[in-house]
Amino acid sequence: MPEIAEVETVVRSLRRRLLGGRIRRVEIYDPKLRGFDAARLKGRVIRDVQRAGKEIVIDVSTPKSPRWWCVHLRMTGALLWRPGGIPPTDRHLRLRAALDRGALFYFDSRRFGVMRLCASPDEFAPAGIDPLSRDFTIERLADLLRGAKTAIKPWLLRQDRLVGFGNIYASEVLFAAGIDPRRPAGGLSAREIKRLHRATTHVLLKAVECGGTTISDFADCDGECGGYQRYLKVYGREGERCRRGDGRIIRLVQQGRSTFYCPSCQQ
DNA sequence: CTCGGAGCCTGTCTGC
DNA sequence: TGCAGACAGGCTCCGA
Repeated sequence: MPEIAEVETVVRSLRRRLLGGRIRRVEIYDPKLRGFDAARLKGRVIRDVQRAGKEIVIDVSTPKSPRWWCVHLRMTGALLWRPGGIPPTDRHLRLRAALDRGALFYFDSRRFGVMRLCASPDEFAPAGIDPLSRDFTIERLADLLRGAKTAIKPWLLRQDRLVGFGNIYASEVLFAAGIDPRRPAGGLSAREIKRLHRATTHVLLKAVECGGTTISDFADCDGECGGYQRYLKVYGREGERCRRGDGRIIRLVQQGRSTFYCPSCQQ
C-alpha cells in the first residue's frame, strides 16, 4: 500500500502518539510474525519514530541495549493507535502492543508486511537516496541515472538507488516532469533530469503535506485518510482526458506493473 | 546488467 | 447467484 509519502504520514502520526510511551505488553496473532522477538519490547520506552525508506523505525533503545522496532507495511499493512486500547473490529489484526495510555494495533490482510527488531542502525539504513532528504540533488540523480538502460518508470521503482517510490508516485512524477515512462533512464537530457528532480520534490512534498494518497483504505495511525488523491493527474485515470492538454490517459504494463501517462504531455 | 515470471497472501471487481 | 480470472499501492528470487 504505502509509498514514501504515506509512510512519512504514518511516522508523523505515530510520533505524536507514541513518543515517551512505555510498552507494557505485546501480543502476536499471526504465526508469520513468530520470528519477531516481541518479548524484547516489553518494558521499553519509545524514544523516537523515524522513517528509513519505506520502513517505519521505532527507537526503543536503552543505554545498554540499543534496539529499533522496524515495520515495513508492504501492500496492506496498517498501524492504528487507540487511546482506550480497544481494537477496531478487523479480522486482519496481526499484533497488539499495549502502552500506558492506549494500544497500537497492526493489521495486514495480505500479510506481506514485515516486522523485525534491529540491534544496529546499519540493519535498517536504506541503500538508496531518500528523495525527501538533502542528499537528493540533481547531481546525485544524474549520477544514478547514468548508463541505465531500463525504462525510467520501472527504474524509479527500484529501491537500491532512490528509496520511496511506488507505483502511484512514479507515474505522477513522470507526468509532472513531462517525461515518457518508456524512455531509457540513462537517456534523459540534463534539462530533463532537472525537471525530474524538481517534479519528484514537488509531488512528494505536496503528497506529504496532504497526508498521503488514499485510494481504498490508507490512513494514518489515527485513522485519518490522506488527501493527495485529489491531485492525481494520471494514476488510475485510464481513458480519461488529460487535465493539462488534449490527450487521453493511457495505461500500459511495464515489468508487470501498471503505468499511467499522457502521450501528448509526456515525451 | 536487464528482463520476465513466479511467489508471497488475500480481497475485490469484472464478465460470463 | 456462482465462479473463474484479472488485478491490486511491495519486494525478492530465479533463470534466460
